[in-house]
Amino acid sequence: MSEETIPKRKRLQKKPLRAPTLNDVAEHAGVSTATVSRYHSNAELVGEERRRRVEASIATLEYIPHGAAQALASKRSRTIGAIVPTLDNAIFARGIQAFQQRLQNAGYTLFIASSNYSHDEERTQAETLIARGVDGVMLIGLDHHDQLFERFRQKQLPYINTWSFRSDSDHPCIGFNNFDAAVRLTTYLLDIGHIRFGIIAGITRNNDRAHDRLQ
DNA sequence: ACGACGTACTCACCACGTAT
DNA sequence: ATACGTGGTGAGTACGTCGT
Repeated sequence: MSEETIPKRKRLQKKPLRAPTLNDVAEHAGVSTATVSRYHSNAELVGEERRRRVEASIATLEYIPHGAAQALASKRSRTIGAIVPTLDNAIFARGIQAFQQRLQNAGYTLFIASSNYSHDEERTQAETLIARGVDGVMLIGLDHHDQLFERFRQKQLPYINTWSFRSDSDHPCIGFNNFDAAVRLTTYLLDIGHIRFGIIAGITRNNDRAHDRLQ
């Protein structure tokens, strides 16, 4: 029977060569799946003899843990979402780079999305990140739609506002006070004798950073 | 009592089989 | 054709067992 004449359902039943699983490693090493799992999360919890056997089996089978299965079982994806206003502004690049480095060191992967300075787009991107099962979300600035925060609360999803800081903010935030920074800058210019100012400001709609500096 | 280890269950989703 | 139930997927983990 040629490939074309095999009914579709039959063809789907043909199993492809699959990658080695945790079960294969356990079987090969002569230990339980729990022992292999423990070895992965904290090898010191496994006795030396079994640890060596697991190590050898992993090397022999060239086993790589299945990320989706890990997320399924642990209910943690070890991914963090970041929604930035735009990817077309280098100002966010260094921060994102540093953020991704810290996440990598902690064993997390970063998903980046862009809102184009739109609350609606930001909420859409947040829904996508939630659907992807991210373990937390980083936002830029303090100015976000209330329903976005409500959604995070519903999903019990940790989030943090960055780039801006207000001690009286209702939401966790880290950054600096743009208003105070602009006051200090202006005061300095006044102190050295300047009296007339022009300002080239960024987008202020849905952007508390630029708005506060302009104020 | 405690460390090492295994069993059984869990998760969300999909393919597939069966009943209507 | 559609709806529904079942089993399989891969790994984490709560809990129980065993040996020292």
